[in-house]
Amino acid sequence: MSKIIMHVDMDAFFTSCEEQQDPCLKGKPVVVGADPKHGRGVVATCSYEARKYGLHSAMPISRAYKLCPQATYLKGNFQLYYEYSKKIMEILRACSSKFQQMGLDEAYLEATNSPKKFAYKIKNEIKQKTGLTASIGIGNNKLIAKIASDFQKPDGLTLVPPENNKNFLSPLPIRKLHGVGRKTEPKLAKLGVNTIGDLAKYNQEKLTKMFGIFGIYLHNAANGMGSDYISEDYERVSLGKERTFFEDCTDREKIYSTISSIAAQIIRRTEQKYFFKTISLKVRLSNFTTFTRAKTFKFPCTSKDILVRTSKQLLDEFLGNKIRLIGIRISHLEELKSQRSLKQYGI
DNA sequence: TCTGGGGTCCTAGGACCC
DNA sequence: TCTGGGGTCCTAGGACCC
Repeated sequence: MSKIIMHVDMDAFFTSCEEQQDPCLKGKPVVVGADPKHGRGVVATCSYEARKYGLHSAMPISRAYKLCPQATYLKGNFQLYYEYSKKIMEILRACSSKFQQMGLDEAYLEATNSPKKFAYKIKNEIKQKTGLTASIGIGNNKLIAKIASDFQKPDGLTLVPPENNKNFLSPLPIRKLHGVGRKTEPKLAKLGVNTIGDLAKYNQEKLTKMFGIFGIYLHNAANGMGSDYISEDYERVSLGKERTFFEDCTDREKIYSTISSIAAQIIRRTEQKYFFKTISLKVRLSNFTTFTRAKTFKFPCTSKDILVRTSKQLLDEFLGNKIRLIGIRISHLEELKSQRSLKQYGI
């Protein structure tokens, strides 16, 4: 019995939230991202109006500004987006017993019957309660549902019957497949594989030789096969924070104080709920080369002091270089659930 | 085009243990 | 003594996603 999987994806989420707060922005090019004047950063989201000028997510903000100086540039109000997200996810969670949130503005859920009616009901409810539009894709697995939700954006609804999976995917560019990005696309293009249809026909053994397990995934995906498992509980794997300096930095004291402030924010975010065993430091130099250095302890830690001290040690070999970015991440997390687990660590 | 910040997962080599 | 194989953990780098 095949399942009915639905992917709900909010349209231009950040900028749409901003338009709700300030209706004057509606129908205008709006960009959420870095400050275009001190331009170090990228476009996080832009409105459909801005996309007409060639703007898109992840575009360097300086380039966006050249293409569309008349747009309204906003630095982003994540508290606001979080509030909207909470409302939307509450609606979706109430709709289905199988629900999986993906970031702030997307979710998968399982439908039972009359999926189209169900989808319209969801779209209406979101629109009524938040003023925002969502696009929904429906298929027999997450892969199809996700690509379908993107098919008729914005405010779209696309249902792909399982027997149409291959025909639906076939003309689409390989870039639409989850997992095919900037690097994989040209590798496949070299093989003469440009559309998902090309990929579906391509010899699977050759793909496996080139890409390993990922090759098997690619072949299956291109043939419309994918997971239909909706995982309801999310277990955090790591938690980190990073900061790009306004100008590349060589000043040790300034870097140290940045480390302290990043560490403090990470510790705050653990909410005394997580122990960590591994600390990773990330350093990006002025030429954009990026390094990571990690240290794993035998016992789980919670202390900010250890985080700061270890990060400084890991940073040591890079002092003297022009540093663009510095980041800290904690992993090997153990969730503190009870007093008993405290005792286990002799605390 | 001059490249954010939050993440996850995979790979490969080396250490170490049995 | 110049030498096997399996398993696990750690580190570093990289690709990708939202």
